[in-house]
Amino acid sequence: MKLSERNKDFFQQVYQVARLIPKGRVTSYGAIAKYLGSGKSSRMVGWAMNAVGSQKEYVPAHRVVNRLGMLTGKHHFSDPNQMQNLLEQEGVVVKNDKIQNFKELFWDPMLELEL
DNA sequence: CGATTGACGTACG
DNA sequence: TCGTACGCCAATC
Repeated sequence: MKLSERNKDFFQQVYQVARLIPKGRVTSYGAIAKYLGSGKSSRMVGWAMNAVGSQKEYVPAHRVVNRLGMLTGKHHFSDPNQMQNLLEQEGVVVKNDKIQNFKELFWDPMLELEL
């Protein structure tokens, strides 16, 4: 089985995957959506991230960016600078709200979690 | 209850 | 190659 409980809500699955992202690595909304089976529902992944505040467990939303590696959702954090700051703490180079070397840092749940 | 929006991505011109 | 349109589905107005 891929995840502990894939019967749960779409949002829960998103959070699950987000927490599985290794330190210093990042992924995209589309990748998560695709992994969950709805490749075109990437918007829902973003929507789920908007609700991370409602979750009990902390979700490293800063490791989730769009497929361009841009920190599009940084503005939704407590502080816009927090997202970049957290990434830099993990060794990710962020420049102009964009992740450098994104291709190498990209963490694909479909590949890493195996399907 | 209908219309609009949204932390995205792909398709098409 | 760049710009625009549409899909996706839930939440908010």
